[in-house]
Amino acid sequence: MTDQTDTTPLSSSLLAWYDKNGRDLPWRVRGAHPNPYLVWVSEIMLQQTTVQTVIPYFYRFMDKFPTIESLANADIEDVLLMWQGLGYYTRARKLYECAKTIVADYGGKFPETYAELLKLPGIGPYTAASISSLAFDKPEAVVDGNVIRVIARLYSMTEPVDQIKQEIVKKAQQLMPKERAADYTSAIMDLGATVCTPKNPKCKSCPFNSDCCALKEGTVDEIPIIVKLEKVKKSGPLFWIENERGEVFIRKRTETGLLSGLTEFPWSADDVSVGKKEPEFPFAGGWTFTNKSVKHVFTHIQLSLDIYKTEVSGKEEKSSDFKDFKTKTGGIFVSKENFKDYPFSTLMKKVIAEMEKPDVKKNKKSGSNKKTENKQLSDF
DNA sequence: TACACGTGGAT
DNA sequence: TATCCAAGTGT
Repeated sequence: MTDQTDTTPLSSSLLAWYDKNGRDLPWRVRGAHPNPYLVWVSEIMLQQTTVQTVIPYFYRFMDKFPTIESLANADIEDVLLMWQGLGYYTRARKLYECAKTIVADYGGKFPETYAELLKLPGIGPYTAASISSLAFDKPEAVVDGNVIRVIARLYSMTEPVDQIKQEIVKKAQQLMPKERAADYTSAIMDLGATVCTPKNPKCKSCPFNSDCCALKEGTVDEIPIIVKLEKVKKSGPLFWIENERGEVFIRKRTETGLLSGLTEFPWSADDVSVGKKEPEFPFAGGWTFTNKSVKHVFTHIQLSLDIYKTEVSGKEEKSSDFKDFKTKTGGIFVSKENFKDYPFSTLMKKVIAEMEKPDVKKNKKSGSNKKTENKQLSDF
């Protein structure tokens, strides 16, 4: 961490570029004193998430939880409600844990050093460095996707990123100047986000263009090398269960794993390579296929769910078959009007939207009906 | 060390 | 339409 130099020609040209081209964002106004709470919340939201997506969530979150104390004293359910649709829900859980820790163990004041920040829930090497530099102006170099791209190109590093991460971290720290750490951190990320972009980088307006090895060698478009994982395809049934009052059966997912802690309708899915199976209904009843299905793509799974529906009569609701199911899955019936009180994933929002549509007795794959509808609408 | 973990926008 | 990929962390 003592590797950084006084201002180098590279870092001063980057700072000069930032003074002219840097962006003001809701959590970081240039020239204003940073608020560590805003910096922290924004950094967590921005993990693997675009600025454009984060901005409306950030405003809503700050409206609801304006201080770290208000967050620490909240219910986790309300935190998840604010996070619904943002993805990577473990972030919300860790954010909440972290707020409680900071209020309880640090008197509500953020620690300022990389080492202390790194101990906190949900704060890894990137976020520890970003809070330390952005909020407290300490010369800790951040290494995120932007910085990896800028540095890998600057030094024409052609090995897969996973293998050269440590080398990149070292070079990032060497570039970090002792002065203006917060501005420098903002600058290198803004550069990656707006100039040294993955596709169609604007090398002509880059402050590093006379030093960039990849530009000299014509390899900018091939760097960095990122090895990606294959998505597994899964499919299965989703069970839409209504009672006599038109309430729908929902349940809460476990605290870990996929969509942890969110609300869902019961569903299951298997790897399609095993072959498509007939659905195993969770209890006996008048199940019908709705002719509806939802598709959703996660980071690592390509999912398709067929929606099956049944209505449980008051008598059936009291049957041991249904009671066993209810005990096993741990859910309740709620009215559709009350869905807003539960955190649903985007996947489940798709299911709700699909079930709100009028029934269509057609083969979805034909697509011809949709075109007809559009035509009729535009004709009016 | 790999892999799990969401989502929406750009191309 | 398919693929990429965005201010990563936890295990």
